[in-house]
Amino acid sequence: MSTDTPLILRVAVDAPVAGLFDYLPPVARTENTPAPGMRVLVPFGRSQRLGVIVALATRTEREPDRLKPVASLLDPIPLLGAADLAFVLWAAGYYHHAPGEALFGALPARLRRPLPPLESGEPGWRLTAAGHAGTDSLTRAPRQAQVVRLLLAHRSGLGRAELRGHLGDCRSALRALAARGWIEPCRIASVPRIAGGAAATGPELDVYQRRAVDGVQGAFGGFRAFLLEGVTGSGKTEVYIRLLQTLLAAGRQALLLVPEIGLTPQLLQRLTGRLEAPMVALHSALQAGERERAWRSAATGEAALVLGTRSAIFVPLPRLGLILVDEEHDLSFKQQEGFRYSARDLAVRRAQQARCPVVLGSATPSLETLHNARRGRYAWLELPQRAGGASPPELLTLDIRAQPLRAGLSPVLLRLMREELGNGNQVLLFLNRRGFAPVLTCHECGWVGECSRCDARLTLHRAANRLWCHHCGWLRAVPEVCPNCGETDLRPLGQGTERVEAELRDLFPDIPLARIDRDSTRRKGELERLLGAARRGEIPLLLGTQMLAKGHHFPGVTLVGILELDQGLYGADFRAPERMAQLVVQVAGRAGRARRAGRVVLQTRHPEHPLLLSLRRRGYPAFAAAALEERRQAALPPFSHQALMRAESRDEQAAASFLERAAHAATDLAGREVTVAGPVPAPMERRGGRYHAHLLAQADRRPSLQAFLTAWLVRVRALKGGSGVRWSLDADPQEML
DNA sequence: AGCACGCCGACT
DNA sequence: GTCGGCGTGCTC
Repeated sequence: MSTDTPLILRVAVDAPVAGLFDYLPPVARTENTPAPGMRVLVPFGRSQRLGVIVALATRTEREPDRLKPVASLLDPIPLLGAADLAFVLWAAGYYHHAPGEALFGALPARLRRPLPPLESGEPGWRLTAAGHAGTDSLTRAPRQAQVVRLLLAHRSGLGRAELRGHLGDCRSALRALAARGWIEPCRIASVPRIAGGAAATGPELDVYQRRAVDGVQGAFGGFRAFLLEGVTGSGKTEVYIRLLQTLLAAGRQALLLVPEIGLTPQLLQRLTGRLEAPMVALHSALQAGERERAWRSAATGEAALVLGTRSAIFVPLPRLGLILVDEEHDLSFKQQEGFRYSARDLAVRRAQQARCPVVLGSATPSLETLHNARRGRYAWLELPQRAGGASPPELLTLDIRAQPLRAGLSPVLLRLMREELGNGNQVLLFLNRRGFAPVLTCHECGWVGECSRCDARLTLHRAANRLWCHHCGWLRAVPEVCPNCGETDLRPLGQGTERVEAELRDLFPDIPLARIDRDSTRRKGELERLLGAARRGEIPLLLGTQMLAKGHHFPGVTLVGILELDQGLYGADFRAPERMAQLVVQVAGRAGRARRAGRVVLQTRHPEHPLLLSLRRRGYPAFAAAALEERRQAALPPFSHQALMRAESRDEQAAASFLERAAHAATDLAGREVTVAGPVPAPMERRGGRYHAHLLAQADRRPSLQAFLTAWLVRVRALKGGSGVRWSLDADPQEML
């Protein structure tokens, strides 16, 4: 046998370094044998670091006597299976991120520290043999007797929360019983079994839903990617539920990714009502312990359905049989710092590795996904009907050129609002800018309030009496007089939600109004309270930012106004129109379900913009077709592939000159297939006192871009003289900031 | 990321 | 003469 071959452990160390490190097994013989997927503590430089064993080997590139042994083995059994490891490492390679950081980023935070894994299950209590015998002698301790009676009915024990649920706070009784030796701590299986059963009958599927369900089910057991394009209210969730019912019944696991769990309590409720399977939710609001337990129950296969946000794409799932990505166009699937992965794109790759179907669902699919569907790489499933045959909302553009505006509201919009409010309907206004006004200026000398650390204007927040930089968080009191000339005529220019709110209260003094933005919902529970009241129709007039655009349905809303559409038409980012269209359609979906058809009013100074015209007249699919054609002609994604190298420095020149040298290092590597453009200053060059610059690499084919990046980064890492420069690479960037 | 090594300027 | 600035390189 090969027992005397020296065993080498290939370890991904939790440090921002490319590549793996080789170690010898721990010197002290342990009861557990090192295996891939286990965490280890290793000597690294002059200190110790955590690592994950990625592979076992018998050979090393280094001289074997220069290898150090692992300091200790932290896990008795692997945390990650071979497939999970392979997937995370693939992602680290694709996004050119340090493998150790990618792996530790995929683990629940508690396991990023050198702690032993939590025992599975939540802590609870059960009766001991002595406890079973002594039940009658507790007449003088009624609380203890209650506990004993309850535990008698639950032989396998009860969790803390359940005990509290039945008996209230009974900790002193528990302590007393434990002291008597009648009860002992134990672990309770942490995943609630959800009894669906009788309630599991859902609405009948229409012909499109049926086709979608059949299509995906037909692909169970093998890889296939699907775009599920369903207009708002067409019943995508019902399709998900049917698929999950079949898949979970077959004993497989499923992963459902959503943009933000906080926004989907209804989804959670519907799933628990209809699925008879253990389910866990994974999101940032969980406590560290809860999170680790939820993660573990997925990894052990105990949880059949995992509902999670972006990072849940890395959760180990040994029996994975289906991945669903809801609202696949949503930007929050892309991590915007550090390990810049796209959970949506990785979902497709993971499904491929796990040989299972993946469904990307949206009413407004991203152009990337749509392109894949159009060229047949993804099967295209459409749900064109609204449930109950409700008609889609009507889109109207309002030309606001030369219109007298009151806080950004045109006379026509105000007239329409009066009509709807007069008829007892709800109105929703949307303005993606919080605060009172984006600019404060001196009418005498032209002074403008600017951030000292960013190339940005300070936003006036009048209620707080502050000038606030929305980019770096800098705050200052509003000056009484102009800091430049000393005059007192300081005037706010433009409007944010705070100003529109004030104007609306003036115009509609008798109508209850709610402003919903980050400032007005800072208090915990406030957002839920306002949204609940809005949904029940208690607040006729609603005004809000982006927050209001996602995941909420307001059945009583018959008029939606988008106050400033134009930022989306001529933004610096080539994806601005796509975002604008998605926003319009999503916001429109908030209005007029079932009986009442809704109207959506778009205030614009460019009513004849061709993309806007196609969106208005022929809907999102026509818009997307036109936008894709523009992208094709400009050779922009998805017709090409990009990687963005960002650099930033305190020094005004350092970032750009570093990128200059990075670009130079690319010259003989790029070849004919890859073009490198830049460096150019980032859209807002100075942010938080640092200067930002970009270098953009682009290629028609993904493999040639990848090959280039791999070779290029070796050289860029070797560049010196970049002191004080922080740089990073973003493969498939979504935002050019 | 840390951490030490090294090579230049102003000080008990 | 040395203390310490941070630019540079390395970590199995």
